[in-house]
Amino acid sequence: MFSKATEYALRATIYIAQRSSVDNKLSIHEIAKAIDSPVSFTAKILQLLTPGNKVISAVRGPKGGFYITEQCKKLPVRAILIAMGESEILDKCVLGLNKCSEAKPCPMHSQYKHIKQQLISLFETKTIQQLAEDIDDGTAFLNVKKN
Amino acid sequence: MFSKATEYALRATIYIAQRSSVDNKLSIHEIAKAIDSPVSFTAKILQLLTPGNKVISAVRGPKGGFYITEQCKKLPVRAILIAMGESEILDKCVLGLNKCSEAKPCPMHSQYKHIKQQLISLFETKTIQQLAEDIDDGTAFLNVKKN
DNA sequence: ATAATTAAAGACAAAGTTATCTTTAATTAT
DNA sequence: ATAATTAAAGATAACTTTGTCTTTAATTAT
Ligand code: FES
Ligand code: FES
Repeated sequence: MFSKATEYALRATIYIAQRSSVDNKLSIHEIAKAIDSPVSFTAKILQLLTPGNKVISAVRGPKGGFYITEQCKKLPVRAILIAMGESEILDKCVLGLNKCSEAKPCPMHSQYKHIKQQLISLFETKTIQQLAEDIDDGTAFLNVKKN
Repeated sequence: MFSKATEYALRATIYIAQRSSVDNKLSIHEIAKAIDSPVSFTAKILQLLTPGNKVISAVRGPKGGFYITEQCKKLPVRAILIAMGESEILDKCVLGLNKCSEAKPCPMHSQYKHIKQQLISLFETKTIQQLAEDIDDGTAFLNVKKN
């Protein structure tokens, strides 16, 4: 559904939301290890989420690292998708027409549109914080290690 | 959602189902033009659907081309996905865990699983023929030309 | 001030996907 | 038989995505 880059962005953000605070910032090494992703690549990706503290925040130097504000924890998942430039995935036509639209629909459209609407509302309503809570609970997981 | 290759495979198959018969085979040129796809690439892709007349059928030589049997028209869309090796897209985890599972779910899973189930049943129940009929009707379209 | 630590920035490499082009094989028509 | 027509097969190129490595800049502690 999403690119590797976006998957890492989602997992990293959730992990940061679960574990960090302004006075307990997380290093990129810890984050990458926790979500089982390549360190340097993950660093690159997080750079898309930090400018203007759009989604997460970063400070350089000793005691530096990544954290997320309480405010940003309340952002919907979609904010991450937008920052990753992968928000338009929900405008894509299943059959690859240039746009999924009512005006010139593909033959999957009439059925797919209902499913699409649910996906959109899922990403609109679920917040970063809510996802992090599920990790806290132990009802959900973020790493990928095969057992 | 799908790769370009799979999108072309879906559109091509639907077009073949709509227009071809055993005594009216379609050339790869006509197909590619109709679905607005690169000719040679589309030819490559259709080679994944022809072996054993799995989804579509092809004959070489003059009066040759592509067609689909009445039997194959009744196949679900999923048959195309399987032939394209993109069926496991429905087993993929939204956050990129190695497997979408109840056993070790990601924090999107509990909500996503219902949507996933609808996608699976859409691809399982919709047949190639049904999609082709929507094109016949003029209620749906297969090409991508920007207007 | 200096050294240490951290993310940011940038150059590059590896792998995968998409696309093109040429040659071959099968079939038909003459 | 020969030529013409069509898809199959194969080689290769262009582009994108994923990933690594090195250098730079910011911040902190000494
Ligand atoms: S037009 Fe194809 S999914 Fe909407
Ligand atoms: S485990 Fe992530 S979507 Fe099912």
